[in-house]
Amino acid sequence: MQESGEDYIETIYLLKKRKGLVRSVDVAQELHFSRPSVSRAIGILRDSGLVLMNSDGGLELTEKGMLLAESLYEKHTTLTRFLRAVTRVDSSIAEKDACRIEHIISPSTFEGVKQFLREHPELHEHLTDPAEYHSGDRQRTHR
Amino acid sequence: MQESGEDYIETIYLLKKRKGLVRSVDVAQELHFSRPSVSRAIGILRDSGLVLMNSDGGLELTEKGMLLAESLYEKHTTLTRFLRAVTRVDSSIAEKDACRIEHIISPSTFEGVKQFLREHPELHEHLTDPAEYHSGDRQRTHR
DNA sequence: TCATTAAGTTAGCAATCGCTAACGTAATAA
DNA sequence: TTATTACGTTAGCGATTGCTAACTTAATGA
Repeated sequence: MQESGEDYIETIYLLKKRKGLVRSVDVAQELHFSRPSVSRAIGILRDSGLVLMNSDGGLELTEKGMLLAESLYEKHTTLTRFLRAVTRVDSSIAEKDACRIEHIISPSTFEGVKQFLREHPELHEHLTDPAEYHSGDRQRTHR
Repeated sequence: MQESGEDYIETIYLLKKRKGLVRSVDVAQELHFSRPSVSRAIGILRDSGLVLMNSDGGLELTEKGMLLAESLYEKHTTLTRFLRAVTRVDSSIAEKDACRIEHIISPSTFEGVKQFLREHPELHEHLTDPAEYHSGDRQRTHR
């Protein structure tokens, strides 16, 4: 499983949460990728047993895909909170960094991060809600 | 500049610090890459004005390459200290994670990390020295 | 009905970055 | 002196992952 695959899985999970029906074209818009790029990626994820596409083009995560997505989502939100708590950077920046780190952090380091947040609630309990996913992309006009 | 290029630059800097004369073959051994892979990479770094190779095969960082290497090295050591301080993971794990994160962390988040370490000396002043670079690779027999 | 649009797919290109095979050259050793 | 070894390089493979062009099919609408 490559990082790019994880991004696709996470995006499907996120859009599902946000709007319900998720098609390839929605993923393409969210990630600023072309439809063919998404089409191929979905094919690979389907072959890996992570995603299903039903007759109307709607994408569904399999149980395996859902487990992966939930784990990625937890990493994403936790790391965003952690970075904001520790570094006081803007939500959008913390979000962007978390989005990269979530793919490479080791399990034990991530456990340590969670433990740290539990032990230091004073560092983050007053923070406002994190930025929405990919909000930094909104102004972009092309890619 | 890609992540892989940064790894080469950092490795040259590190080996220079450790042994003095650095040739392509030393870089290959350190990174567990083949000699041709290193040869090509050095060619690219040379074209980018970051590295020079003198007649005996010795590699030198240009001023530009040295500045980049120093910035990467600072990120590497700082992030390793930070991860150890915050998560209490082994040096080798912190090192490995730092080695990935150093390529992707945003400048402002890194500034925040440094600020955090300054403000919380109690979290890390008692830690033992970090693991040596790439020490986790030592047991590996092939790649 | 017929044209347009939307969405997915196929085919094929390009960049990155690892690899092996094989070559040239210089130093080392028998 | 000749064979071996070390090291750099060239040529070319293959996976990943983005892209555009162009096709199919289904829905929309004049």
